[in-house]
Parts: sequence; C-alpha cells; structure tokens
Amino acid sequence: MPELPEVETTRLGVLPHLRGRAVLSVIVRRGDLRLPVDPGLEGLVGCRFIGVRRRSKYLLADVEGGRTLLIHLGMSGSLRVVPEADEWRKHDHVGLSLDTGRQLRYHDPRRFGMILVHETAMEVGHSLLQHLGPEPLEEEFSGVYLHSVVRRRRCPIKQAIMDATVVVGVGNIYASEALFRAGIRPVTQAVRVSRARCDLLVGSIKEVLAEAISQGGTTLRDFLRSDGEPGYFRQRLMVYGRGGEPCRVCGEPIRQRVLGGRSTFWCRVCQS
DNA sequence: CGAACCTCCTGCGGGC
DNA sequence: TGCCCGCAGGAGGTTC
Repeated sequence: MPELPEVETTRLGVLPHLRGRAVLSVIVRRGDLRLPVDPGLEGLVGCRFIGVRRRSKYLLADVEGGRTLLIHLGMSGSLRVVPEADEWRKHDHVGLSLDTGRQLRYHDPRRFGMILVHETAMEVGHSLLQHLGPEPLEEEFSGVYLHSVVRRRRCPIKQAIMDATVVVGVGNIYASEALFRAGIRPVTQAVRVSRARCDLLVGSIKEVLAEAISQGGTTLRDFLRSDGEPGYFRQRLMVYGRGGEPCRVCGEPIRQRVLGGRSTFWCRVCQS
C-alpha cells in the first residue's frame, strides 16, 4: 500500500508518541511476515526511542545505545498508536507497549512487511538498505543524475523511476502521476528521455511527492494515517486509477495498460 | 550489468 | 445471493 508519502505520513504520525519514550513490553502475535519478526525485538524492552527517521520506504526508529528498529510496511502495512488496553483487530500482528500507557500497533493483512532490529544506527549498515538510490526529495536526485542513469536503460521510463537503485520511494501511483505532470508517456524508452526531460521529470517527482506528503498521502482502499484519518491526495490524482475517465486537463479518455506487471495510466494527448 | 518473470499473502470488487 | 477470478500501493530472488 504505502509509497513514500504514506510512509512519511506514518513517520510524522508516530514520531511524537515514540520520541523520548521507553518500551515496556513487546507482544508478537504473529511473526511470519515477509521475513520473520526479528527475535531481537524483545531486546528493545527497557530502551528509549531517540527519534524516527525514514530511508526509502523503511522507518528507522533509533533507540538509545545504538540500535535501530526497522519497519517496512510492505503493500498493506500500517502503524497506529492506541491505548494499550485497546482491542486487537484482525491482522494486528505486533504491539510495543510504551511508558505512556499506549501501544504502537503493527497491522498488515498481507504480511509483506518486515520488522527488524539492527545493531547500529548507521543506515547503510543493514544489507537491505545498501544499493539504494538517492532520496527523491534530496538535492542529489537531479536531472543530471537521472539522465546519467537512464542513459543505459532500455526499459520503459516508468520502470526506471520505480527501480529503487535509481531513486527510492517512487511507487506505482506516483510514477504514473509524475510522468503525467512531466508530459512523458510511461512506455517511452528510458534511454530516449532527453536531459531536458529528465530535468522536468525530476521536478515532477519532487513536486508530486511533496504535495502528497502535505495531503497526508493517498488513501485508495485501506490506507489510514496513524491517527486513523485517511490521506487526501486521492482527490488530486490526475491519472492513477482513472482508466477510461476523461483527462482532467484535455478530456481525452485516460489510457491504461500493464507495464512490468503493474497497472499504468496516462493521457495520450497530454503526454508524448 | 540489465531485464523479464516469479513469489510471498489476504481482501475486495466485478462478472456471471 | 454466492462463487470464482483477477487485481492490489512492494521488492527481493532467480534466470537468461
């Protein structure tokens, strides 16, 4: 479910509940996620959270003493902070009780997510975080950079920007949205995207992600922020999920096809 | 190295 | 109403 804006929304939501708080107990009801829930999770009892960072779609909650709790939400994961006594819902798999009387709950119907504990706060230390490309909202992600990478790619540009070794955090929704804003068709061969259009595309990716974060992410079916509110970016989607509906700019029916196994949307008039 | 394909899992909406 | 099929926001692994 979550792309970068949803993960960032989650981070902002849980941060005030975690920062400075200690873990009193850990409950794992169901540990068979994409990877087994790290047994080291129990070792966080008694530890105090310093803060919560994000790298790619990983949430990194640092505790005093140099360990980091890594949480990936997969396709359907979410976090919320509830009173400890609150009833456990179906698919609530893990709970971390805090010294505030509240509990951080991990919920994930499809169980594609991950909960890991890493020994050092250095994000590059974990093997899952190596080989990741730049953060899309950092300066390092520029038109020059994208052009240099894309030069050797024969795949469609959409698949290139969804490749986490190229740039992290651009998932299926925002890939279609950014390409619409940049006026580039998703099927365009990456290698044929000019330097000028790479500039445009990078600008569009930054813009659409920043806007989505400011709206609390996109709720399609089930994404809820950690406070239980939906994200409001859905109303601003120009093409994603709008196959056959009129383009909001020119009225042309939005096209849809599968690219690399993922549904892809574009306007053949506004994008070329 | 790049690219195509497969896989994990549950829920839901559409079609019949 | 009920059942079956296909599809879903991710991403690591394998194979060529």
